[in-house]
Amino acid sequence: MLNAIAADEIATHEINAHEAYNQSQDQRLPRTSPMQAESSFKVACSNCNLRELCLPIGLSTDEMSKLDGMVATRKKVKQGGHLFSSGDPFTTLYAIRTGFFKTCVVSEDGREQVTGFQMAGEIMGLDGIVSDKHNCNAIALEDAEVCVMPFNHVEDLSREIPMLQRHVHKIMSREIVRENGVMMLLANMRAEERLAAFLLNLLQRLHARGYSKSELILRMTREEIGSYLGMKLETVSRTFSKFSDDGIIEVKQKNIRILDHEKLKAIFNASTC
Amino acid sequence: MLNAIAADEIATHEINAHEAYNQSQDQRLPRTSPMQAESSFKVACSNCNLRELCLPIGLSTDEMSKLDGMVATRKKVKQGGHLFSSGDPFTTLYAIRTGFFKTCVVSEDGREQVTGFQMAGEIMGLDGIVSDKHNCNAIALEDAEVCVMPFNHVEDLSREIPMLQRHVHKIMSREIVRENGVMMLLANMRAEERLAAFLLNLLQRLHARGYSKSELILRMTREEIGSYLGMKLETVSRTFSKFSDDGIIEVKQKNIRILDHEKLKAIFNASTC
DNA sequence: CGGACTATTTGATATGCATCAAGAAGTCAT
DNA sequence: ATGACTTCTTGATGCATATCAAATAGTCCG
Repeated sequence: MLNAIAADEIATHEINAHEAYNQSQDQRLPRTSPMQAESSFKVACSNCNLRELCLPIGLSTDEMSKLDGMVATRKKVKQGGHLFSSGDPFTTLYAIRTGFFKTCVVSEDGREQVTGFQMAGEIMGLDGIVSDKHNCNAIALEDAEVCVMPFNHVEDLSREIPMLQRHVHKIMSREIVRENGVMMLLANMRAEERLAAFLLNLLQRLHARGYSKSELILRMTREEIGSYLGMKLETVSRTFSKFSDDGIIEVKQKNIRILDHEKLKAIFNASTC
Repeated sequence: MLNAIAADEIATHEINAHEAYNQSQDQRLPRTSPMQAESSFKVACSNCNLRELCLPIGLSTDEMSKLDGMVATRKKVKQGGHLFSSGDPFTTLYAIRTGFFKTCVVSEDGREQVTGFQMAGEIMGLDGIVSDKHNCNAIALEDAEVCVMPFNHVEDLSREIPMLQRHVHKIMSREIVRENGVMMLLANMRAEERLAAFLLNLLQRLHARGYSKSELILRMTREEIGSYLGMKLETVSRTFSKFSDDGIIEVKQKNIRILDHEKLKAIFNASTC
């Protein structure tokens, strides 16, 4: 059940979506295809290299070409920029093409709670449907580009393409199940378990996008990790140090290398200590 | 933003849904309409007294009669019984007609996390869509009756009735936003704030169903409240006692009377102390 | 009605993490 | 490159809540 946290049921594990997470930096990470100069040609869903992760999953080529019309435009967001903010009118969903986001809610008294981190192929904006306005902030943690999908279009097409309808439902359901897992994490786990769960989840999702299982670059600060995991940045830092001392990971600032994947899993599973 | 916890945007506040929460016990609570011997006549969506809270919201009478066919059967669940369990194949959604449920996930090592409490008019089972099997347990906290809505039918009808499609989307989005609020609560709030938020949320939802704003009966144990709020049952008990000492509420076992609604709200909002 | 159970309350003590603090490392802009 | 800033690390201390324990109240069932 708790796998809900670390597993993000995505079937395909070897796809070309490399520019998604890292745009230029980490050449160290495996890169199995040459980087293309994107935006140099019109990118449609039907030839997007994220199509197996994103909305077009499981559609016929015919249906997919209909989908191309759904993406009204694409939009770039600079690092630190808001894709949308709490209170903004909701009209569209966004699919991440490149870059990395956080979503967060803010209480009246200013406490910020990071509710998730999103990477290429993931859909943002679902929070806005219920009240026709957004209920969280979506902030780019690195320069990013998203596909803008007017929700009206999504709904119209969903009525025509049952497969798409089902997929939209699955995406929303997945988000509900993910949040269930986070609730478990926040309510029941100790700092080490939380951080282990967090790392395993990121690794799993990055792996589904073609990245190494043993290395990752954190796009967020210790404070943002802490907010997501319900702990203070100092505790995040200390826990990283502890994992490092125990030979489980190697920490160089935002670069994390996994030395002992099994031990990490053991910590995640272990209340048995 | 945090209102997401205490507010459950339901427009109508005065409807006849009294048998929903209390079946026979608490005659003390206001009851503005005589109780009818239910099941004595065929109950359809079109004459269900929950129709303003449940799936038919905003539909024309024509559309609503289509909806009637969507509810395949109704199903009774005894107190303590499982409506569905984690791992069960997912085929249908459920709308609660009467009674009160909890949903919970269980980790491998047996830790249980209550992920929500559901009352009349609310929809259960959305967690199952993503993987075609349920990802949590749904357990009746009192004898209950639900409408069984095969998800295929829901999807079929959603394609015919845009208003229904939109409503299904809103229900899922509302659940996502609710869980965002719970994450904020678990990660950032102290015990008193959590319990205040919890009580205010229950009161708000019960009020939308025609109940008093100043009295409620807890259908769950201290332990279940604690699980939901990420605290131990002893802490729940102590916090109730503290609220009682402070003259904010009156606690008689599962019966709670709100003496100072404003103070409760102040605690909920207050990090300012 | 009485016995066995479960749920709740309350007290005493322990502990994991927060908080406060200060320095180190890294990043950015001019 | 240099100074200002942000981010991160590490240590010392305190506190909110967990844990352990025991008594009380309530509930179920033969």
